[in-house]
Amino acid sequence: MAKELAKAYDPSEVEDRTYDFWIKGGYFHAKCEKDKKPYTIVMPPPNITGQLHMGHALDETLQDILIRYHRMAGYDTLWLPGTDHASIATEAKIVEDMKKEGLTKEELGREKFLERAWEWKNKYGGRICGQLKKLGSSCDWDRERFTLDEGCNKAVNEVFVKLYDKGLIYRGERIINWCPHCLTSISDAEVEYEEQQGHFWHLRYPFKDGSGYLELATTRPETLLGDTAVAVNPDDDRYKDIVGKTLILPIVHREIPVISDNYVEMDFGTGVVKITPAHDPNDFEVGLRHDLEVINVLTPDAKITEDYPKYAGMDRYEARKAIVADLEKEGALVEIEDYSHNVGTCYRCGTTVEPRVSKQWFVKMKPLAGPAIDAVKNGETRFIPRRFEKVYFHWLENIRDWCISRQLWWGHRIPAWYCSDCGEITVSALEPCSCGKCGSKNITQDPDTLDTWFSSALWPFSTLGWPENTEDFKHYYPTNTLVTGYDIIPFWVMRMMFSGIEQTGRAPFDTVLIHGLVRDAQGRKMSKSLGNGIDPLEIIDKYGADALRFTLANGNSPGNDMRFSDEKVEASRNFANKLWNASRFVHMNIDDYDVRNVLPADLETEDKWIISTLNSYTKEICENLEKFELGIAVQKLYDFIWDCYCDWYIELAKSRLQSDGESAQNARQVLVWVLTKILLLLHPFMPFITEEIWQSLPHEGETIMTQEYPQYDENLCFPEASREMEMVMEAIKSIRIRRAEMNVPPSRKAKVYISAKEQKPYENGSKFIVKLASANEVEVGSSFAIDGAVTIVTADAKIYIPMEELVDREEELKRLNKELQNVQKELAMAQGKLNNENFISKAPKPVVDKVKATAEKMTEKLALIEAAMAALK
RNA sequence: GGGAGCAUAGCUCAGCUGGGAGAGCAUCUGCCUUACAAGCAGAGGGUCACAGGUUCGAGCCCUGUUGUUCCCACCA
Repeated sequence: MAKELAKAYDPSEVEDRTYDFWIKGGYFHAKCEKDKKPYTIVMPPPNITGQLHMGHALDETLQDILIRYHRMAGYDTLWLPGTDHASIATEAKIVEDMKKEGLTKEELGREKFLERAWEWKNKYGGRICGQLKKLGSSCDWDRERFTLDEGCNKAVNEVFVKLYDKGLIYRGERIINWCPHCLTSISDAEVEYEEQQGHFWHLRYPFKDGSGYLELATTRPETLLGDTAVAVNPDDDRYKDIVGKTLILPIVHREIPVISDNYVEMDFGTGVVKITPAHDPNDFEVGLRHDLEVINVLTPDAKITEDYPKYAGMDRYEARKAIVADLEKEGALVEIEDYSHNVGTCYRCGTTVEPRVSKQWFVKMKPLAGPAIDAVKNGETRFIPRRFEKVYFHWLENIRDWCISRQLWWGHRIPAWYCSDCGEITVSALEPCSCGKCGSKNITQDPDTLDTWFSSALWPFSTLGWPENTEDFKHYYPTNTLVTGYDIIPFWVMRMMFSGIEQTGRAPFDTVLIHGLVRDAQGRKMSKSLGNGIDPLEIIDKYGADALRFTLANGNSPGNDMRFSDEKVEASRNFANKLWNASRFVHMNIDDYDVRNVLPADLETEDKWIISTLNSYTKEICENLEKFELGIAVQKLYDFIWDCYCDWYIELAKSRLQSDGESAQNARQVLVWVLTKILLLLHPFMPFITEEIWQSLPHEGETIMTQEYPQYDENLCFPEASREMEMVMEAIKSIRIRRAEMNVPPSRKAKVYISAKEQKPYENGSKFIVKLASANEVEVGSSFAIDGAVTIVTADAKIYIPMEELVDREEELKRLNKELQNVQKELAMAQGKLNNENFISKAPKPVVDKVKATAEKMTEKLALIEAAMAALK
């Protein structure tokens, strides 16, 4: 790497080169070192159909920060990457592609279709990984996995068979959510409800005996074709006498009974509900209880079946119109009311889902949910922030059986074979050659595949080689941290939990770090339909990956959404540039000398101050990293680098650097040493720039990635020197403030008199006051009598600057008076507390001491100000 | 209907287990002080949504109210 640093930081020049360097070095590869404590994250696998979006960028950045930190902190660190086959999304994509060529799935056939799908996967599936690399993700690409690869398939079959044998997987005819566009069943979690404007059609069904009508209302008149009963509440006195009577279903003219069921709410509408077991989940349940016929009136693509010739082939909405018109003709329509209600839609394509009765495979959830709840209740796994545990519990406590079969081809095929001779189902991890019961060879495999989430649920252990007891599995499982957004707790987190516990006996991770959504600058969700998505790759091109990562990490607190804006990235880019230029400054001063990257034996006050300050910041940064408060950690780092190192220490060091001798050499060493610590601390957040600079400085080792993360060190505490340095810094700041108030340009130098009880710190610091507070001379003494000077009072000193021509006595008095009032106020407050016996007795000692100290300081300051005012008069 | 989050400077947000409010951006002032104008030195600006309560002390804890966002449920 170049030792000479370019004038301004150019990430595009650095990033790809650095990533290649890391890859070639094999630094991301986990070596399964038994003597080290493992730290493992399995990456939430992005869909192969996906493009990197801001949500990924945030997720990956947080993981990479944790991974890089732990790697430097001495763990055997594994970050396992991979991709998800995303059955519905991918299949839809392939079908769409084929459509352009005028082909359908059925025409092509299963085998050819899968060939195509794999081709597509091989061509585009790696795209997202390339994009992850752009971010600097330090994952172990040697261990990259795919949810549909051979190993995962083996795990899937193993789990399916085990659950089936335990009776936890069963096949049954149930009402499930059906997407008429994707032509497959979907699980409850995959249904999204949205409020839609609709209508309420009030209808009347005549009694068979001609004794009048029963009025009811529906939002879906077309399902009337499948009505097999009308229900009322058993406690409803209005309808007590009609239960058991027979109605004539309008249009269809089928006879249907009036039944009573608790499901019906008496005070909603007329208290009468039409029951369509085939097309409504609640009605289905009612149908089971009353043994009603299930009449399916819709085809898979939601058209009316051939059984109703008049409407056959119409889609559900056309049919609705036609049926309403016919109802009106028959006099069965009473009125149409506007009505807004929630409608379930497919989370992939947005089509309104159709409840549909069909034979599907299910996972029995109750026995699996219990242990998964317990694992979080007993602390084996914790969520950060804790409040998401409630979401998790809520889902598991109210869970219904999971429909896992999908009428798709792209996915793990269900390992079940049906015997056409005896009808037995053979479930087996390996393909059987004959029926398990009768031995017949006439067996055919179930055509369906499994829900994508079935394989994702096994991800934390299938990727480590399970069901084999591999070295990786033994060493890295259970994993440590799962980083993911709160939106997929029900889809994924929950399912990994119960799968991990059921299959391995242990929860798959100890911590679930939940992050929020990245929204646009106006706070809207980024979405394709709004077109407000921001492409992370464009941001990287423009500002660099480090700037993007910094932006995503900075100020982001667990579980909270964040807004993304260019201004924020700009600020991050500026920060990177600041660090770059500080490094250039250091180079300017060390390149012509032989500078070792160690602390010198003799430290000056300012050295001790920066080292001590760095040390306490290091402590806080590490503590926050351990607590997963990455945003706070990076904020502290920012403050230290910009304010402490750049704005103060570099400035303080300048005068020494201009001299020649031991003191200058010591300053160089401290500059390099502190900068190196900064780079190490910052590396997890901004990996590229830190590596680039680190390489250019005196160092040992191949890469910053594997250096030891800085830790708090008791030997680096210099409280006394820090206190003295801060006294001088306060003097400098207050002189600057006064001068700025009076609009004195820096070029106008002035002598500064400092009177103080403790003079030594100011004597030692006078060179800094000269340099940083526009003084040409500093005199320190116990007291001065100077006429017509600007007077400044700090906590420890009184400062005079004779600039008579600029001093307006009136103004000075006014200003001092204002300050006097402030001090009096503060003093009064402190004394108020000290006079409060309750405070003295109940507040902790350090707090009381602090208030006492403040009171003393303020008393002294008050005297100083009064003296200054007297001198002016 | 149930649950959760948020409400802090003009804007975007920090503020971890309660000790008297911070950052970035924006605004204003003065600086090319040879690392950096993507910069430096300063300034202004907040009864921390509202009302109660607990406490010696509350932005932080409790109760309620209002506004806002989200999740779940689904009364046809």
